[in-house]
Amino acid sequence: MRTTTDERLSATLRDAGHRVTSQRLVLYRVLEELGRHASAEEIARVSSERLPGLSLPTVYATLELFESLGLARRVDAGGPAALFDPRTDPHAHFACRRCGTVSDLDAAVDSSAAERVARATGAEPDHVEVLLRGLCADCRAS
Amino acid sequence: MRTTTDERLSATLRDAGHRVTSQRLVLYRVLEELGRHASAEEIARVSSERLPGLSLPTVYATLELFESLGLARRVDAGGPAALFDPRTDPHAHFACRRCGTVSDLDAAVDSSAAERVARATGAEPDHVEVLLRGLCADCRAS
DNA sequence: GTTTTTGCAAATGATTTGCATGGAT
DNA sequence: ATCCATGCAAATCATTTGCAAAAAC
Repeated sequence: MRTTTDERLSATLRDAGHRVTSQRLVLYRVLEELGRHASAEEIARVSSERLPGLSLPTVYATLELFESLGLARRVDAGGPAALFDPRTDPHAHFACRRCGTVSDLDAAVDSSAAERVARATGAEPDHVEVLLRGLCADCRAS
Repeated sequence: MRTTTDERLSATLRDAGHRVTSQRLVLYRVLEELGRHASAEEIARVSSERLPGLSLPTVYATLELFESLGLARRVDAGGPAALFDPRTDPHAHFACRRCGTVSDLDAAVDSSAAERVARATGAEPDHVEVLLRGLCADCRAS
């Protein structure tokens, strides 16, 4: 539902005092349609087809904005480029040491003990990132 | 025990078919003495005092070697520079969104479900990295 | 009209690479 | 003597920054 998606983003932006721009709408649509983590460069490439002239700095600024609004997560999976994930529900990632591929792991991870320890130091954690590393099926075969 | 540390590294290197060099010995000592995660640049700075002329490319190559030998862990905590951690026992990290400080969290995290899901795909995970993000005590105050 | 956002170009900064020399085996 | 490891310089590449023009409010 393209319209609904646009409206949801518009409302979120306005509520936070930000402006609604075509760049933000397109980037949010692309992120949602991808449905999976992608690098800024990949997101920019797809989005540029719909909005020629879109620049990388804008993509980075917008994705950072989305993260601050809770609309996306930035995931550092060890590769050179960071990934941006439209899934905001807690889930783990698996990154292959050999080929670098990153995949979702739909499994619960109990980090409550770690959160408790963090809070005991006076910190306020708002997010948990769980990353498993190793060899993926394809790389194990070769 | 400096001698013991050196011998442990020497044995590990030889077993894996690598050579024992003064750079590797110094870097391993520094890493152990620090006892906490540090950036390559920081490790290089400290190590250079003991081994003038030590180059950054060597530091990176050596830390990567240590990781492949299971002597250190590379941790991507979101900041621009990766961290290298001499602690190889499982533990979580907390990274402050504001100031970027990374601290250890000594708490157990049960990731067995995620590991099981990963193995079900044919992958072979060998490591789990748990990163909590939020505001540290100092940054919450200001 | 005013303020935010964008695009461009350039800067930054971590990490890697190519290659000749030095060092470990 | 052989081959691996190092240092240097330069390349690479993701990400950020400064600033003038364009767009949203």
